[in-house]
Amino acid sequence: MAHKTLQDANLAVGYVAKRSDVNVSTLHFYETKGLIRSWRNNGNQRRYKPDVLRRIAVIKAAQKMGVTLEEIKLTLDTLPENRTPNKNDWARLSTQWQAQLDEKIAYMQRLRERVEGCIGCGCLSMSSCPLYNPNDILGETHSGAVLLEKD
Amino acid sequence: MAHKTLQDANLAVGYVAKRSDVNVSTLHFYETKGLIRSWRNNGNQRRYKPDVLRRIAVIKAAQKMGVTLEEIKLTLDTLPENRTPNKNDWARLSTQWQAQLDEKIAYMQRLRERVEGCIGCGCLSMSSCPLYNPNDILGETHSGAVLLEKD
DNA sequence: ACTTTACCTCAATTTAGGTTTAGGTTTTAG
DNA sequence: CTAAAACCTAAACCTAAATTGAGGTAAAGT
Repeated sequence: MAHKTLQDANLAVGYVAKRSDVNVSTLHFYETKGLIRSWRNNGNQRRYKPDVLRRIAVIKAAQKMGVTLEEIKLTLDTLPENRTPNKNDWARLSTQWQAQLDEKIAYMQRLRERVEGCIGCGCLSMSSCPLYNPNDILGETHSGAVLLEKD
Repeated sequence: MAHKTLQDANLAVGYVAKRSDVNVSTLHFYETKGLIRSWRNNGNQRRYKPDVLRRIAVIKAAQKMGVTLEEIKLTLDTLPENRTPNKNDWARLSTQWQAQLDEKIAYMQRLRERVEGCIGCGCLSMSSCPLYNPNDILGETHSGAVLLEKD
């Protein structure tokens, strides 16, 4: 078999990389960012607990939702240190990011409406086109909703 | 008045920057990327046609929809060169990006469902959790929809 | 035993989308 | 006429999220 270190609660970096479908260098990188943790064996090689796999899966899922690594770290830092995270721990994270995702979807839908309006207006009048006014695109003045970007 | 070069079809870079709410350096940058164009006066200073304002507005709107500058350039390149773009020209661009936005919204909504499912499953079973399997997050196998990211 | 394969560190490079800095020229206002 | 404001170019720098490379060590397969 390709890798002997299986479920022994003692995973090598190459194994984790293959199982998670990320590069070894990415695991190093995540470690420097404090997103995952490892210990070293006698020969200074990284070893991981199996739950690192779920951590990485969660990191990747959050990234697809548009969450930055920095935010992901903040949230992961709320997981208990003394025990392996359980069902409720992970569920809490999901709920949090789902809220962010909902905001993002809502933002996109508002944007879509704007664009729709703009197709109608034909962008002929600079003063009336909803896409024209640089400060009116996200509509601080129009919808009271939370902004995802501040540009 | 602050700027004399007004609507003379002959706009200075600072005027355009102020009206568009972007930095002068950004206009230089956009020009190197082929997103906008200018000619030079006697003293080698940039001059713009007024429709650059709409171009920039459109660029910024597209960026908010998540379109990259590279894609934006491709689309802007389909505008006619010989005349000032008209209502239909701009409407075509809006329609195109609106479709992309729709895809993006749909993708996010699929993702949201996944996360919802994951709250239910509690992420306890590595083999059954929809967020766990690294290759199953976007669901090539699950939904036949177009993927927005290929990671 | 030996030779791949896997691993290590540290630094540099990449991409996107700009911003900043430095040093010099042009335009405008008074 | 002079000084300030605006403009010019080229290159360096910035952040995020990695990837790549160089040079060296450890572990595994035969």
